[in-house]
Amino acid sequence: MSSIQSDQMTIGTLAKSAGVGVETIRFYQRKGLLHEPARQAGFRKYSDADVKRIRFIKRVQELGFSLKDAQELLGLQLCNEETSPRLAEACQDKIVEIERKITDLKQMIGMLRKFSQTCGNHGPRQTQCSLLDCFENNWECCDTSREGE
Amino acid sequence: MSSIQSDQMTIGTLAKSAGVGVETIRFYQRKGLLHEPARQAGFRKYSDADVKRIRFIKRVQELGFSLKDAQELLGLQLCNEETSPRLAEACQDKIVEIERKITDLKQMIGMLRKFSQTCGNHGPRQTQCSLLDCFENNWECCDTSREGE
DNA sequence: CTTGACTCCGTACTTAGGTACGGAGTGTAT
DNA sequence: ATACACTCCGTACCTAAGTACGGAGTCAAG
Repeated sequence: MSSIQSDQMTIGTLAKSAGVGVETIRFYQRKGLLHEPARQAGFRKYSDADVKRIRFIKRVQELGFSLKDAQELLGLQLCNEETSPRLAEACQDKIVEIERKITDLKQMIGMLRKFSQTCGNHGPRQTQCSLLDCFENNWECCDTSREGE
Repeated sequence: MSSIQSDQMTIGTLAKSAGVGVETIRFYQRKGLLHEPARQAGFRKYSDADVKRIRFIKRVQELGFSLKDAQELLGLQLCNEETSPRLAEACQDKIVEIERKITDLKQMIGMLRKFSQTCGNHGPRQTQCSLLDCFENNWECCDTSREGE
C-alpha cells in the first residue's frame, strides 16, 4: 500500500521524458489513451510505464496509424481464453494492412528511382517525363516490386 | 481552336471517375493541386488527364503522405537543365524517407507476428504479454528486421 | 512568507483535409 | 417550356490531433 516509488513524476516531467507537450498528455487522457493516474494533492503522478506508453503511441503514429489504431494496438494486451482468438485475428489484420502498405511504398520507390535516373541523371534532353506518367503507365517502369520480401 | 474532345467531362463525371466527391475537386483546385480547367458556359470541363492526376494524389495519400507531399511529387514533372539536379536530390530525399518508413513497418510486423504467436496461438496460459512489452524490450523479440530488402 | 515555476481545469483556437448548405444559373429530356 | 439534375460560388461546418489561454491552486527556495 505505502510502497515508495521513486519514479513518480509530474506531468511536466513526463512530457519532457516522452518528448511531447503537457497538453498532449492531458489530451491523450481525455481520449482514453492514457489512464487517469493517481493524484497527490491534486497533481497527477506518473511512472516510467507512462513514458513508454506515450513513446509507443508516437511510434505507432509515425508509422502512419491514427490514435485510434494506437489505442487498438495497446488494447491487445488483454490476453486470456476469451480474447486470445480475436487477438490473433486482429494481429493478422494489422499485418496484412502493413504488408500492403510496404508493397505500395516499394512501388513508389521504384518509381522515384526510375524517374531520378531518367530525368535527373541522364540530362535534360530526354522526352518529357513525370512521376505522373509513370503512374499512368501502371508502374511498368518499376521492376522493383519483387525485390526483397 | 474548335477541336472536339470527346473526353471532356463535367466536374460530377470527373468526381465519379476518380472516386472522390465534387467538393473534393473544388477543394483541390483551391489548394492548387489541380489547375483551373477551361470553362464552357461557366462549367468546368475536364479530361482524362485530370482523372489520372486525382488518382495519383489519392494513391500518394494512401501511402501516408500529405497533400503537400503529393503536390511536390506532381511538381517533379518540370524537367529541364535548371531543375534536373534539384530534382534528383528531391527524389533521393523521398526515397530515403520511404525506406525508413518501410524498415519501421517491418519492425512492427515482426512485433505483431511474435505477439500473435506467443499470445494468440500458444494458448492463454502464457505469462502476461503485450505489444507494449515487446516495444519496451527494444524489439528484441523481433528478428525479422533483416528479412528481405 | 513571498516569489516564481509548475499544475489544475475548462474552453477556445489551429491545421489538414475535406463535406455540406443554399440560392442562383444551366442543360437536357419529355 | 417546364421539370429536374447538375453546376456555380462563397461560406460554414466537421473530425483528427493537438496547442494555447487564463485564472486559480500548490510547491519549493530563499
